[in-house]
Amino acid sequence: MDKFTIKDIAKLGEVSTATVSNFLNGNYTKMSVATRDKLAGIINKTDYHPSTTARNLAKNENKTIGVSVADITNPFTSPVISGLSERCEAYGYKMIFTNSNNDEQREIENINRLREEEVAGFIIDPVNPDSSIYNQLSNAYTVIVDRQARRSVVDTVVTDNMNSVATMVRKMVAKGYDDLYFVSWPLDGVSTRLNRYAGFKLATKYLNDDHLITVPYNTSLSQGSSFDATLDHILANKGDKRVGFFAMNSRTLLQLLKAAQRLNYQYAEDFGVATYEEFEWMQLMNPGISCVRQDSFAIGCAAMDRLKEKLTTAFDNEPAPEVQLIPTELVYRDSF
Amino acid sequence: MDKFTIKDIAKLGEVSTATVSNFLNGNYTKMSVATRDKLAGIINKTDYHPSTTARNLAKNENKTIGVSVADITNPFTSPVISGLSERCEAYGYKMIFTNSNNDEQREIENINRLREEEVAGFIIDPVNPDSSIYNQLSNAYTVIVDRQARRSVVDTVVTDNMNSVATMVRKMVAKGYDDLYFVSWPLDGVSTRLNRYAGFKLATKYLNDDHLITVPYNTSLSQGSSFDATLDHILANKGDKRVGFFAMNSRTLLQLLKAAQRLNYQYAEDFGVATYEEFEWMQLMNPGISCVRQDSFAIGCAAMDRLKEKLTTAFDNEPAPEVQLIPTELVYRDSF
DNA sequence: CTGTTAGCGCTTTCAG
DNA sequence: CTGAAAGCGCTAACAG
Repeated sequence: MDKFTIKDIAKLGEVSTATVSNFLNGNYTKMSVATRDKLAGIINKTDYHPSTTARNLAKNENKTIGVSVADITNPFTSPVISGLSERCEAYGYKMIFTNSNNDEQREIENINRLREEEVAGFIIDPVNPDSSIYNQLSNAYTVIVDRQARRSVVDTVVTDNMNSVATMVRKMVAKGYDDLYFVSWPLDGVSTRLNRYAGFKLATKYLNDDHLITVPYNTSLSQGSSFDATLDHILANKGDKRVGFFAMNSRTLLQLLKAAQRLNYQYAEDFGVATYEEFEWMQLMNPGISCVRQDSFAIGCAAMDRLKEKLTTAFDNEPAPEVQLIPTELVYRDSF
Repeated sequence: MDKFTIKDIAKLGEVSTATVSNFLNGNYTKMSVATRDKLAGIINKTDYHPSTTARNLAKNENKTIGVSVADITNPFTSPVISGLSERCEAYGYKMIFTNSNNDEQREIENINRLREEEVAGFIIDPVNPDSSIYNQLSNAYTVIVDRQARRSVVDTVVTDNMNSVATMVRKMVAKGYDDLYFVSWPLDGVSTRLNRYAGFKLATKYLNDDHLITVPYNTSLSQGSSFDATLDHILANKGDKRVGFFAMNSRTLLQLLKAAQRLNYQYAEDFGVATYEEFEWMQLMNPGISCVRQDSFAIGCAAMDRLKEKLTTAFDNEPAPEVQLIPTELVYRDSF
């Protein structure tokens, strides 16, 4: 690679480095068009590129933002990154990327590395949004995506879990489903689950948790499981009621559908169903599954927009954290 | 953020900046254990972090690699990035990330931006591996992943497309399938498609392209499409022949399966099928779909390994490009 | 309009 | 074992 510095091209142009610097920064008013053209020519010829490192040091600024994602493998993550990178580019920021692989410790290391890098801001898809590490990050230059802390300490952008579910479930109610159940992993204080369930209760107006069915996280159920039993119980005794299920995400939907298959119930006929999240394979199902389609790309965009906004305003003191809700798209098919 | 510099902590420690620097770089032999401990204490207390920017400038090195991916949205990409980031971390590199969104022009801009950033090396998942932009990048510090140029100019790591497909299709042949078809997006000179198809021809020994079925890229087919027509034609007139399809990737598989569904053909009974790529949902299909499981994570790892290797060896002149094939895993289920 | 010069925060000889 | 000082490549007053 060329080892041209600003000095070299100053020498070639027979001007001072200051003039070259001005040229590089577009301060054309400070030089004759003659030297301006000359410089332009030289720089073109030599394929000279100023060192961003030196520039950053001199200006004491760093147009890069650090991003830490909980799990790059999660299909939710890619579109978020896509949105981020689009906006980064638009705003002239580079993004340095780290993956925590769902490991809190690693996330902490990543964040620290990013701090040493002196990034201008942070975008974080947190492993655990309630972790105390986020307290060390000022809300003046960080935003969190996807998961929401119980008590947010920094700006957060998430999908509108509650209202999406409420809308979908209301649709079920309107269609005459009068015995509805929310199928979920244990709530465990996880914001996404809690908010989706809140939407369910909002729509159904159930006052207690009798209609919450919990399936274990990350274990595959089989015949005779207690889940199968409750499912069978509900469906066998439904009488005139129309029963419907809302699955909190695609994995719980899968559990539900497989159990129903084992018990020989058919959806749309024996029960209605809808789910959060959409995946390719749902298109293959017949009838099609109604679902809540999350706009992860928009989350990425919104997060970066917010960050950019914060980065370009001078705060007297740290702004109060806000949470921004990104709307979803409801896809109605024939599963209820 | 703290505005501590090396001077501040030198002052606090009543030593020179040189000593602090030595401490920071682990040159403990150059100081008494007394000052060493003192410094350790101070740095801990003050939460001082040296500026990477200044350090990079002073040492004239930059432990970051630039990555440009063709399309972050492609499910293939995430595991690659995962592998990259894992290895980057292990080797002490940061990675600055750019997405080209399948746009050649944008890719060029991204690469140029990365050059200005003075990254130590490049990992590129190219939009078009035959683009001339890659000629500007020395093979001494770049490696390409996923797509292979007709005539590679830099090291490339790809999955072993041809042999994987050949092996899978041979298995179909061995099972008695004697009328096989390759379902693909238009080949369009794309190396992955060409190589997979080459594997198919290798196994089937077909000499012409009569058994290549092309589906349009990124458009969803419906009843009455010409694809439906050819499919129906093949299946309706198969007579005693056993027909099998190999789908070039999961999206074409989906097209195939959906069309078959529309036409009321069942796989494993009316035809056999296998595919490149594996996704979660394939495990739930009944019967299970035989597939070629690509190890994208390994690609990421291998790419970074190779880059690191190059970055730490001094070349007299640019090394000759090599292509590294990452083996796949064949998963046999009951779809043929 | 152009040049001089003092930094930015750290590294690295070279003396002591 | 420790410090002084000269850079790394660029920017930004400030003079001229």
